[in-house]
Amino acid sequence: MDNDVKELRVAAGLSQRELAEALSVSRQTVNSIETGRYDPSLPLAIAIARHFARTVEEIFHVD
Amino acid sequence: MDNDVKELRVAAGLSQRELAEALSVSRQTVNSIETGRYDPSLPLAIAIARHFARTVEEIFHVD
DNA sequence: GGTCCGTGTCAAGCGTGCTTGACGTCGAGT
DNA sequence: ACTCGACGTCAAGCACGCTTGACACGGACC
Repeated sequence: MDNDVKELRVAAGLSQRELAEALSVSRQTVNSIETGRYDPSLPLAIAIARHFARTVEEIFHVD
Repeated sequence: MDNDVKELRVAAGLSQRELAEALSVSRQTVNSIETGRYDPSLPLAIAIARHFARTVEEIFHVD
């Protein structure tokens, strides 16, 4: 599972902290997802997709 | 988070056991997801969506 | 030099996702 | 009455998702 969260966040001009606040999670969670430390939970993945107006499948890719 | 897994599975004429095998998870996992015991992980949610040729968002709904 | 901000990472702790193995119940078929 | 498949559920155990708090580093700006 890799993802395009970092690219989307940077393109939106947001810091990890700002995205974390928008998603109501910690900055470390955003960082961990971006750096591939672990996959988000399903509800968080859906929240991320909604935030960037994409589908889950467009952002998260099974290897 | 509720979901349409049970409806889709029944419509496809599959038992929980058969769906579990198709997804390479245990029968209890399929049952737990259908009965709302917990949400699937992101990779499993994507696998379920693919199996039924739907998007994740079409199957899993945030309350 | 000193002070930010943004990022990467660590540790400890808690709840959840998933496993195997097991048991009870119900309906269908014999 | 018996068996069998399908389903719901429990328990114990392990790995992961997420938290708070902390530390280190680089770049920008004074």
